[in-house]
Amino acid sequence: MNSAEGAQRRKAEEARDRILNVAERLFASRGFAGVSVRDITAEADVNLAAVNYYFGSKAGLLKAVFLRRATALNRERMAELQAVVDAHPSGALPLPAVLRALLGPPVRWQFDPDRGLGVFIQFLARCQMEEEPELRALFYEDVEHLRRFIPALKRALPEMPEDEICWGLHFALGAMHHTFTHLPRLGPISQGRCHIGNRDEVIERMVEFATGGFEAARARITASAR
Amino acid sequence: MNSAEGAQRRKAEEARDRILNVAERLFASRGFAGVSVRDITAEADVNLAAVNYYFGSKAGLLKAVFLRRATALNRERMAELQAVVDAHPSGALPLPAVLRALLGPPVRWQFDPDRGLGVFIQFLARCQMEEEPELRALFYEDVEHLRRFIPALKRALPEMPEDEICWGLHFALGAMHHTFTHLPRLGPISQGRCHIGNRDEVIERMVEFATGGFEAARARITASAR
DNA sequence: CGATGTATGAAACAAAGGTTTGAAAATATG
DNA sequence: CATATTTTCAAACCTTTGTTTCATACATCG
Repeated sequence: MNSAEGAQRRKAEEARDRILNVAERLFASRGFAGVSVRDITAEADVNLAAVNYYFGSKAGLLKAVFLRRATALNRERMAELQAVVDAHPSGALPLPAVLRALLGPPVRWQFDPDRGLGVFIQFLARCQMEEEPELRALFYEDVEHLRRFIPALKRALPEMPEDEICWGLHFALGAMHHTFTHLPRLGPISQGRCHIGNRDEVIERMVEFATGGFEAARARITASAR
Repeated sequence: MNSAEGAQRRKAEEARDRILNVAERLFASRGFAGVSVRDITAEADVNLAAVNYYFGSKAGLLKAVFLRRATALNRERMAELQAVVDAHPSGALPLPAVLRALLGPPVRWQFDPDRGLGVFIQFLARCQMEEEPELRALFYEDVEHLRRFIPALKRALPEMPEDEICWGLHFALGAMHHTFTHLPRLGPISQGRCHIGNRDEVIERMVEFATGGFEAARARITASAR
């Protein structure tokens, strides 16, 4: 089994990956309960039993779809955040740079040319609403990494209490997720009025909006403190 | 049939409303596909056939849940927006007031003491992701009313192109919806660090964040125009 | 009261759901 | 090549699903 994993292993991974890719896409657009195992196996062109064979159950497949990419996204965010911290060993961090580390990686994934990572981002937005208990547990663990942004934001906004920072973080993530869930059909509101532009334009637009939101809170706080 | 609609009609409406209330709550937390007609009829304490009797089908029930309150929410938003316009017949509109008309009503509903309206707001957040075609159609119609905010925002931010205003509107709505979907379990990120406070505090927080976001874009535009 | 239209009830239906099974096929190992 | 292991397949199983049916109870009205 050690030498030349061979065509067996390779072909298996092909089937496994086909299932994961299809499931990711279908879960993203219809939710967990809205997709049947038969939907998945039909589109992935594998036997009905394959899902249970590889992942134990439909819920196991959901977890696998999540785990396949979640850590990679976290790592990317964290690396970018660390780069900001390293570039400013002392003193205040530049707020836009911190927010870019938060919002940039998901947007870049969303705009991934071969759409593989982009689907995952929309899958993530769906996961936030799913009730499947095991997935919720994974999600909570995963969301832990976002808390590392709080100390960084504190260094960017020294005057602001943690309380306020959490709200801002919340709003910023909301603006981002909402954009992703509506990007495909952007937009019901704007009816084409809303020029999407390229990847980096979107990132900068989001960073700008979030920065402005934080700065407004900062202004209120410093004003009332004086 | 005209005089004294009587106990028959009254009792019928009781059953109908019980179904609507339970369905609203269950759809809000588990989504359309995640709830069975039996789940609903059991909790509403009515016969299984009642859903088809009153609403034709499960999908019909979904539509009914939506329609029951959607127009009322729109009216509230529109009335508040109109009040802002009336108070400033000419010249620039105050941006925070416009955003308060957008964000205030949903937040007030969310904090509705008897939770009836609050559930609907979370139901709405769910609806954005549902694929049920008839509901999508209703949703698009309904979302039309939000476009009336665009001219108002233009009057609040005369320098900004419509393009930019749509993005801001998008981000603001996202921050709001995200907050609602996470309010119950607020927060996985903040772990209790995030003080919710009362209704009006939340509104002001959101309005402040959104205002800041818009102002940041305005600042960029006026700077580059000069 | 008798007739009519409405609401509820229990049961049944067919379709679709997730999962299991056991044999066949394919691949790796010695 | 022979054996062991992994992967595929078709079929079946049992549960749950949305919907329908038809009989019964009920209130309303002539």
